[in-house]
Amino acid sequence: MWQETVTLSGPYHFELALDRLKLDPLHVVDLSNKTIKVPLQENTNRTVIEVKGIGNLHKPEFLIKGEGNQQLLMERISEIFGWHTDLKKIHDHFQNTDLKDLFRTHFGTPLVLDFDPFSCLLKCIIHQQLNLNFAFTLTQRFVQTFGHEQDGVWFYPEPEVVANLTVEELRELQFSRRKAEYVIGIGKLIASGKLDFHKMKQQSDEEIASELIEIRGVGPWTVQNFLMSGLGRPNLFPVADIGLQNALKKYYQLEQKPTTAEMEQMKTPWEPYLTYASLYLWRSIE
DNA sequence: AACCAGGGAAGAT
DNA sequence: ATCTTCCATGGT
Repeated sequence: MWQETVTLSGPYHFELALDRLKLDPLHVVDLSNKTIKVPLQENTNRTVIEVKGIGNLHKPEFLIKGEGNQQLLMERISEIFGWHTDLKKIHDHFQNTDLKDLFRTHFGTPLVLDFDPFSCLLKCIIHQQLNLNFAFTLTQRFVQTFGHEQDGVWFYPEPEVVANLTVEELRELQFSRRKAEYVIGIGKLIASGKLDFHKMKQQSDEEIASELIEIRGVGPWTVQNFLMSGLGRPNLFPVADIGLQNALKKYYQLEQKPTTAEMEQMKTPWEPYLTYASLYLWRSIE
């Protein structure tokens, strides 16, 4: 068992990050202790890392405890929590835009990634076209049926397990036939090595998108969400997302939800940090 | 009861 | 290439 502390230059609002993470019933978050347990998985090697906030917005500090390859795991934790991102610079960028007030309200909220790319992709598929409550319920049911529990945290099933599921097994959990087929197909794709997340680190958003969009069940919305929540890319804005449409309608007090063309127009001043615009807009209706 | 939901595939122009 | 319809679930 090792532990270490990390100190960042602010802002970084860990409580707001935990607040959002808590939306997912699979996340083990303790708000009063400012703690989250992070399940990390590499092949069949599973480990749980505990991250505890011991600083504040302007002087962020964390205590991290875990077991295993400390350097490798710390690198991954840092990536997941966006500790390398300059949130002040991003905030300042939006002070010259319409979203000025939105960014003040959510000042210092980081983008926290899904704990691994495969889980992220599965979660995206499961969440398609479902209201958030049921989407989380369905995901939880899936993970607790086919995944593994360790130290009080649930791990998503490995690709090999997903690849060998049947449509009927998933239908029992209230998956639609389509959704079941998509999920199993992606399991097979990863298990067979035809899709490899590791190489994506060196690829551009466009290169990754053109490969992912070929997958059955993966459309533009899923690609954009994966690039954001799976890989932490900073400049994505899923115009097809109902949540974003509703958030914009509310923020600008529109009569109707904006069209995709209108959203394309709105977003230009927010580049190259569209992901943070998306994130804070989602936060505004959560 | 009818319509909506953090979409996408398949079919029809 | 773009537009329309169908898919299937729970929630309101």
